[in-house]
Parts: sequence; structure tokens; C-alpha cells
Amino acid sequence: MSIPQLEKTYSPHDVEDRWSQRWIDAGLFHANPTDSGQPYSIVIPPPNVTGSLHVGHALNNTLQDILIRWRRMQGRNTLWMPGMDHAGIATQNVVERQLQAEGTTREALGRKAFLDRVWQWKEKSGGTIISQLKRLGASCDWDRQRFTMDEGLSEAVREVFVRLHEDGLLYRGERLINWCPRCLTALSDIEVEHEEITGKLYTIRYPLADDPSQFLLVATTRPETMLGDTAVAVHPEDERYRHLIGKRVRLPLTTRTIPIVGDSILVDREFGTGAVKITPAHDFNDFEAGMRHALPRLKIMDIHANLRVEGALAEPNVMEAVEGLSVAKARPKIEQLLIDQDLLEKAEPHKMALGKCYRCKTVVEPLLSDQWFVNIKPLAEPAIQAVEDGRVRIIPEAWKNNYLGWMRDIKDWCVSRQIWWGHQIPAWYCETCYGSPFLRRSSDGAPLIPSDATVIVAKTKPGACAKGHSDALVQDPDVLDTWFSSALWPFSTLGWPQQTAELKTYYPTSTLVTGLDILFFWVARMIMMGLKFMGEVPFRDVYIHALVRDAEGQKMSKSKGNVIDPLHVMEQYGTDALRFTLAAMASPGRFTNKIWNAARFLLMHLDGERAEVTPDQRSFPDRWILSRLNATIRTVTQELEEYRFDRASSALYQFIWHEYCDKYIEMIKPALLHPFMPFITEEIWHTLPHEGASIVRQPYPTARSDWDSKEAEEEFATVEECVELTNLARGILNYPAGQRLHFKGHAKAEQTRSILLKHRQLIEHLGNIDHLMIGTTPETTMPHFLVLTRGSVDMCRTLEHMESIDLHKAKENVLKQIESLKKEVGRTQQKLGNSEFVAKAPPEVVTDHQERLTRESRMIRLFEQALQQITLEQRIHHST
RNA sequence: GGGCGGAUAGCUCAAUUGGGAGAGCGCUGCCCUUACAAGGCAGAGGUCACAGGUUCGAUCCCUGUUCCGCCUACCA
Repeated sequence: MSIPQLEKTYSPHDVEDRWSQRWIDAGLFHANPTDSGQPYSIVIPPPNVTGSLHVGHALNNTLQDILIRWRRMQGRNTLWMPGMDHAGIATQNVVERQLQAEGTTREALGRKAFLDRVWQWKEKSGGTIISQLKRLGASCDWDRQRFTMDEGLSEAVREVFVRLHEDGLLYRGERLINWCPRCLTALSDIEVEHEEITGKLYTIRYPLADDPSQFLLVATTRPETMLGDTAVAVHPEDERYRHLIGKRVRLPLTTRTIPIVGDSILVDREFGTGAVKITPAHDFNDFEAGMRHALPRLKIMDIHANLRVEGALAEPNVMEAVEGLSVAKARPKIEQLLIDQDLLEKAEPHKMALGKCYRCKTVVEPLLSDQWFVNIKPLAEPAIQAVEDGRVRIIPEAWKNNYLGWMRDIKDWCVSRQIWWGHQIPAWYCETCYGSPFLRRSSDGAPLIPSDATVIVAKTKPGACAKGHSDALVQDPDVLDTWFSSALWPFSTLGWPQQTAELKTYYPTSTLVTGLDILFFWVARMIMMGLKFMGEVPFRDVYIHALVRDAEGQKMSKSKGNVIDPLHVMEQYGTDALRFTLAAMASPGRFTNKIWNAARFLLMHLDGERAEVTPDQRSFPDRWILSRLNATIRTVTQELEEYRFDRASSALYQFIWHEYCDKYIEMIKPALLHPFMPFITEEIWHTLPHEGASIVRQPYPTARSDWDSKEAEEEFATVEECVELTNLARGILNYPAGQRLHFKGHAKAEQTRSILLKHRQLIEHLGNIDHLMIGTTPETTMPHFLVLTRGSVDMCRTLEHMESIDLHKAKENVLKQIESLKKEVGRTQQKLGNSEFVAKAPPEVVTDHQERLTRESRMIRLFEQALQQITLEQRIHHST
């Protein structure tokens, strides 16, 4: 039977398309809870339904796939659960932009029609990233794909919401929250990005009410909010201001007076003037201070962050100047008005942090509104414990402290969002009980539920309220934070709240693979929710991988235009090349071709029947490479256990390229490499003699002790030493690379001599040697030999073909060698001359230095002889 | 402001318990040697950020400094 041959170069595209489809058709990635094998499961970090594959996804999913394929080949009952996230704000933004292009808005469409529209979009083009993940070779169980807005997962969301509420871990209330004036929704604390900017610190004169000739100097970075001031605070122990506490100041630009209060928490005596204005409705600290002093909250901004100062009793010209303006536009107006009234003491440059929406980078404003919050401390406590006692391992461990620090200082989680795309909050209010219809929000017509309306939380719409009214129940118009549903992902995807076989088999999952950027957004919340609702951690190991950065170390982002498109890399070099590069952080392209050609070479030489041969019947090169293969199997397996993808890949690279390709070309074992490079290994595996339908389910190689061969490895080391010495001699004497030469080898020990005799032909072949003589004494007789030494062997080089070498250059090379050797000898001698070193260093270190000295000295002597020989040759050469 | 991590070859990074620092890419030179020029062989290139300390000996341990990154924070 003829053996199929490979094409001259590897063509990734055909191979990848073919195998992707066959793997899926054959159901090779499908997991079954009743299958044998210890379960191994991973839930995918669900990509946004709007997303497309970027290099971060490629890295994240490559690493997961390596783990999954490896464990599957090890015979584990392996599940990789795929799916997508509905990404509330991001997705809503996408569809709203489409509407804008069509000249309409979501408000014009109405909630129902808008949501239909989003679903339509999702069905049509929402799954781009899934097909891209398939192209990456991700061996997910695609039959089980989930979406956070699926009915099952939505049920889980409602269940969790109701139970949290029953347990007093969820409440609704009016608080100051982070508000994005562009997305028109509340954000949680961690959805705000802080950016350091240089603003101005304004010092403003607030006249005392009972003596307007006297001023209290107040420092602020946000002068426009002064219209909402309801007090000024000083430190109660500050001698400068103590006597003013209880008095009032006239609030500039308004007709109001406000009290001076003493507050040791808010006021830092060292900063600014030591007096600070309090604006409880527009600043988080001031909100707290306002509570302490029972101050009124005066709202002066609308949801677009435009000034609405009706209630502020602003002076008419002030009102006229700033009403309806954005913060950015109002600030210089206020500054000018203060200057006009001679109330601005100074304005100095000042560094400060500015909060921006992580989705759209709009400046967020603290805004007073009714929102839903998760009472997080009782959930955080067990989640801290789980990491502290190691039920969840964070790898690398350096991030553990990061997690613990954040969790210990965690704040209540604002989970309501004022958008439409998402899980609508399962809470109802009775307008009949309330006594009047709820107001309609001006922006979108949704009901504006007052803080004091009685709330009914239930999984489905109740038939009637507690008092039996059934005709005017209104559902909360808000939806939940996207991360609320993704926090449930490890168990909601497995069927919870139903007690499914999947849940029983695959929960807790084995490993979570993610980037650091969502440690708090997602990982921490999954741990909290998993412990609360499953009574067990959601995963054993969290592996946190690096974020992919560009040449300047910047995060990649579309707006910076510094993204590497993984699809482009796959196009150019193939998927396996991308995967291996990401795993190893090596450079792309070459490795696949190397493997391809090694396999090609093998196939050219494969013929006849292949019988199983025991190791001791094998040839020397066979025994050596098997022993090295064994070592590689052990290393790769060990490194994968420890999530050292980089070291595992470099071990594979080292073995395949340098040991297998460079030194041994007679056989191949692609299976070990399969998890890293699934396509090319599958393709090669099928051309090789094999049993079974796919490499995907082949047993992962394990080291077998009968392949270990210390003798073969030692013998090969000697062979290599000889070859390296001949190469060195070639280099020094600058012979052309291809020229075949004579050498004479001398072994210092009888055992080494027999190795040389045994492998004479191999050395001749690898060293491109015409004839290797093996002598008993090194030939140092002038003028015929150059002798080099290393470890156990001397190599003598007959000085022949002198016409083809540059003697002058050779001399230079030898002198250079001598020079550097002498330097080393000097250092070694100095050390050995130090009596303290000899006395205190461990004996083996001293011995090592002595041996080094002997070796180095001998090499100098040999090179000096060589120098004489060359000089002599030069003379002969000249005289002829 | 606080915390964490980092600074090693031109670039990206290794070096597990303190005893002459390595790889990949890039660079230089020589080779199209029938598996592979996306290749082979050889080579150059490092005050291990800086200053002290401990030690016979420090890239490694300790202290301080500088610079960079990330997280976090209410100096208005």
C-alpha cells in the first residue's frame, strides 16, 4: 500500500475548514454527564453578543482550549460550556445607533417594538464571535450554547432576585449613584473609570450673613455645583473657624443663606482653605455629610447633566446665564459671574480624578435617584473565606491580595439600569394603593416610581397587590446590570434552578480562565453568587492571564487604533500558528511549517510494515529521541498542571525543533502537541499510520519508563560534543561551511573512546566530516594539528586545504579565544587565592573552581599551540 | 494619597531555594547540503535600573532612591 505524501507547504485554510466541520459533525466535543471519567469543566467567559474576536479573546480561548483538549485526551469527562452575554448597555447602544441612522429613536418605537428590534438584530448578526471562536478551533460543546437572555437563564435571574430580596440582601432606595448622562443610566462603582486630569481649584468668597464685609474662603474644583450648596463645613477643632460654626453665609449668585457646620470627617484642615462647601445632591462625600447634619438635598442637574437651577433661588442673571447648560459650559460662566462680583479669590491648576463611563467615556455625574442595591457585605464574607482557605485558588497567586483587598472594602452594588435591553426587574407597584398614577419619565415615557411606593417582588406578575387591587400593577421599568446575570453563569448554564444531571456532574467547574480586567466585575461576583445559591464555590482554580498589549505597552483598543486582528493572523499564518504564538508568546508563522516539513520528511521515508519494537531493539537514535520525548511529555504535562502555558509550549518547541528536527528526523509524535495546535496535528496524524477516527479523543501521551535511556542521552551528549568541537574548529579556521574535512578524536577515558568508535559514522554525518580517526593520544605534533578540548573529548584537526582558509583571520580568532580565556583564568585564580573563599565556600564549589581552572589553562595551552601552527603555516605559505 | 507588580541582550521575556545569566525574535558572516531559505551553521551583543548593607561570594536577601505599569482612594 502506498503511503500518502504531504504537499510541499502546509496550507492551513483547507485543513482548518475541513477539520472544524468534521469535529463538530462527529460530536467529538459533546459532553455527557453520564460518561465515565472524572469530570473536568470550564465555563467560557461569555463574550458580548455585539462583539467580534479580538486578540484578547483569542488568547483567552486558546488557553481554555489547550486545557480542555488536554484533559479530554487524558480521558476526563470534559465539558466546555460556551455562550454569549447580552451586554445590556453595549448592545442597546448598537441598536440605538442603527435607529439614529434611520432617523428614529427607541422612545419613538416604544419599549416592545424596540426590544423586538434588538432580538432581530441578535438573531441576524449577534453571533459573529461564536463562528470566530469555532474558527479558532475552540472545542466547546456547541450543542449546549447559552445566552444570558435565554428563558432558562432569565428564570435563574428572577429566582435569584426574589430570594435575595426575601433574605434582605436586596433593597430599593434613593441614593447618590454614578450616572452616565449619555447612556442615561446608573452605573455601578466599578463601571466608572478614573482618569487623572489637571483642573482648577477655585477659591470663592462666601460672605458671612451677619457681616457681609467678612468672608469665608471656600475651595472647590466644581464651582458650578455651588448653586446646589446647602451648607459650608469647617473642622470643629480649627481655631480659625471654630467661632463661625452655627452662623450662616450668604451663598453667592443666589438669594439663599446656608449654615456653617462643623464636620471632622469631611474637612481636612490642611487642604485648601480648610472650609468646604456641601452639595449633598451632587457629591458622594457631601451626600454623607448631608445625612450627618440633616441637610436638604438640592438637585440642580437633569439626567443629561445640564443645569436646572429653578429650586436654587439663583439670582435672575445667573439663572439666565447657566440654565440648561452642560457642566463644561456652565463652569466658565460661573467663574465669570464670580469675577464680576469680585467673589473669586483665586483659581489655581489642580490635579484631580475625573470619573468616566467605561462604555462610552462620557464624564459621569453623581446623581440622586431611586435604585436597587445588593446588600453585599453578607455575600462578600463567605467569598473572602473561600479564597483565604484555598477552596478557590487564584493563579498566579499575586492577584489573591488584590481580590481580598477589594472584597474587604466592597460597597453595595447598584444593580438597576435605566435601559430596556436586559432582564426587567421582577418588582411591581400598585398605583391604586399609591393613590395616584406614577409619573412618566420625560425621556422615554416609562413610569417614574416614587421612593415611597410599596414594592412587590415576585418571579411573575402578581394577580393582585396585598390589598387585592389587580387593575393597576406597574412593573419596575428598569433592567438589571448585565453582570447580575453573568454572576450566575457557572450554574445557570447548567440548568439551575432545576437540579439537572449537568449541574450535579459539572458543578463546581474546574477552572476559570480570564483576564485581570474582570476579576471584580465577574469573578468575585460569581464566587459570591455561587456560594449563596449553590452552597459551593463555582470553580476550583481561577487562572488569570496577561492582557495583550501593543508595542508601547498600551492596552489594545479600537479607539487607539492599535489592535492586532487575530483573524488577519489566522489568514496569513494559520490558526495553529496564532494559537501557539499566543500560548508561547513566540513569533508566528515558522513553527507550523517546520512541523509540516518534518512530517513530510518522515512520510517520504516510511515504507513497509511497522512492527512494534521494544526499546532495546531500537537503534541508538531511536533510543535517544524516545528518551527525550519522554522528558518532554513529563515537562509539558507538569507545566500544564501548573498553568504554565509558556513553559509547556517552549518545551514542545525546543523538543520538536532542536531535538527532533535538528538532530533526529526519523520519527514523529504529534499527539502531544494537539491541544496547542489542533489542526495541523489532526492533519498529520491522519496521514500517519493510525487507529481511530480523530486525534481529538486519542489518549494524551504519558511518559513510559522503558523509554527513559540515560545511556542514550549520555552517549548523545558525547556525540554532540564532538560535533560542536568540529564546528568550532571550522569557525576558528574559517573553513567554508560545506567543506568536508578530516578530524581526529581523542577520548580521555576508555568509556568515551568506545562511544566514539560506536558512533563514528553518526559523528561524521552530523559534523560533515570526511573521515574521523579515533586515536589514543592527542596529536599535538607541529605543524599538523589544531587541538580543541571540551569536557571528555579532544578534537584534532589536520591542517589541510590551507588554500581555502584565511590564515590571518584564523590567527585573529585564536588570539581572541586566548584573550577571553586568560581573563577567565585570572578571575578563577583570584577566587581560589582567597583563603576565606576556600575556607567558607562549600567544598563542591571549590572543587568546581579548581576543575574550571585546569580546563581553562589547558585550553589556553592548546590554543597557543594552534597559534604557533598557524604562524608556521603562514610562513610556509608565504615562502611558496 | 495608599497598595501591588515590574526594571536582565536592540525587542519580548526566562533563570524554584545566593556559587560564572539563557531562549525566541532581530542583527552580522558563510551556505539554495533533495523535509523545511518561514531553512542550516557560526558569531556579535548584558555595570542583571541606581546607591548602600548582609556575605568568602549578591541578578537573587535587606534598606533607600529613580523610573514604569496596574489597582484603589472623598484632599473639596
